[in-house]
Amino acid sequence: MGLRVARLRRLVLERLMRYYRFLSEGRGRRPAPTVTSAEIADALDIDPTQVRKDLGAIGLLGMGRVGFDACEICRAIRIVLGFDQPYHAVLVGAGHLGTALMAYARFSQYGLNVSAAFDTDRRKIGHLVAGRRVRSTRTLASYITRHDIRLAILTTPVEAAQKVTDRLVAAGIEAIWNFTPTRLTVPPNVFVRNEHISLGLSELAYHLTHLDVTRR
Amino acid sequence: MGLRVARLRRLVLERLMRYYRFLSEGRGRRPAPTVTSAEIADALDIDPTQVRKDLGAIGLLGMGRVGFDACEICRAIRIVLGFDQPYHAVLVGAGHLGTALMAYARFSQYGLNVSAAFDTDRRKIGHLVAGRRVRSTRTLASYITRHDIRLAILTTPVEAAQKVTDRLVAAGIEAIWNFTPTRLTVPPNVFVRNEHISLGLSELAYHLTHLDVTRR
DNA sequence: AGGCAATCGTGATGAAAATCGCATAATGGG
DNA sequence: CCCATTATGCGATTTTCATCACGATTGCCT
Repeated sequence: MGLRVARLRRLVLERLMRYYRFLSEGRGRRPAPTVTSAEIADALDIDPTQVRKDLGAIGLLGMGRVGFDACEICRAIRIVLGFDQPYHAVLVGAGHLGTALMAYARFSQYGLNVSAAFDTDRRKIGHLVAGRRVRSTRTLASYITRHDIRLAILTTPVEAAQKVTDRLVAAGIEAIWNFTPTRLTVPPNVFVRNEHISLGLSELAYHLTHLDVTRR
Repeated sequence: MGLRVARLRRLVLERLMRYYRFLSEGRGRRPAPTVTSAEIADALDIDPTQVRKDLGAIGLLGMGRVGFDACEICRAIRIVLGFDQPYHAVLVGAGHLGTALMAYARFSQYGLNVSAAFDTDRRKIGHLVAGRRVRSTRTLASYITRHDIRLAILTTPVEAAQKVTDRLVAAGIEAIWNFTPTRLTVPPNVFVRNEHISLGLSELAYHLTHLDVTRR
């Protein structure tokens, strides 16, 4: 109950995700039903205070010198992040990255069901990719409306990204998980989460070229 | 010349990368050799002041009412981020994601050359993946030392991540691009960049479950 | 039972990042 | 040649995020 959720910020949500993963899989056979903020913090390289603040933000209270009930944390996070209210998604762009994402079965643990894949490549259409039949993007709009699809995973080439996005929006999509290195323009009622992988290269290249041997 | 580089922070580096991509590919046939901070800002959805600060941080000066020299920006960013000093990398874990990354040819534009792939799966070893022969991870250490490999791209399953990391570190790797949802423990002289894709799910799921219709 | 040690909750502090406001400089038109 | 316009540069401010410090609470040990 309770569980006030006052507009959680992105970083908080991401940390909650990490706490959840740690508690549900991460720690080895540690049968303790209770966990301290310090234990989580150590494992995840976060400040213990931060952990307490985050858990407090979703209404969880720890106990005196015992810590938090691990199950209760998991349950609360599942509720807050909505893992127990599964939603359907389509994936557009059945290339290597798209295949990788569909093959990552664990997404269903977090409520995400990828129910179909779409592509424009005739050689792929009709074939199976990661166990799902690839459909033509021409059928995209009707599929979305028919199957109550709320999220689209965008793994097309850059050139096609905005065009596909426009069609997704027109079909009434609610959110887009964008893996293309593009800023998509969408109406304000569509939520976009960008996953710009190649941004990581900037940091890596910078370190490799400048901080050669002299890292602090 | 000049180009003082005083410990640029991660967010600055990532924005520089975005500026670079926008200037080198992004804007359509706009022959203007000069670009204003507002133009960049609009295209990338960033505050114009932020753009000027970032460019100033790498020693670039704009001109009065003209803006910045686009070529000069690109050149400066290439120098700062080290795109012109190529370095070699290996990829460990030739699964779907690994294949996707190797197939993404554009990395070489940013100085990154993936020169070999490794895996433990006997069925993959010896075969070609994205044009590169997959080798046994047993040969990993010797390959790294022999070929002056500085970066490792980690796309193994979670279970193998830390074990592989230890071997990479022992072989003298300088940086790791970690795509596994794990916090790697490494000595302080090894740089790790985490690319935790599934963290995006937290934000997406949260929005889909809570902000159903009522997005501001 | 009573003190000790561990853990929490939270207000205060500090650091980092983003944004604002305005003086300044350069360009182009009249 | 001068002025209005449009950019920049940068100090000041605000906002966000992380950390610290400390009182309060709870279980454990003797």
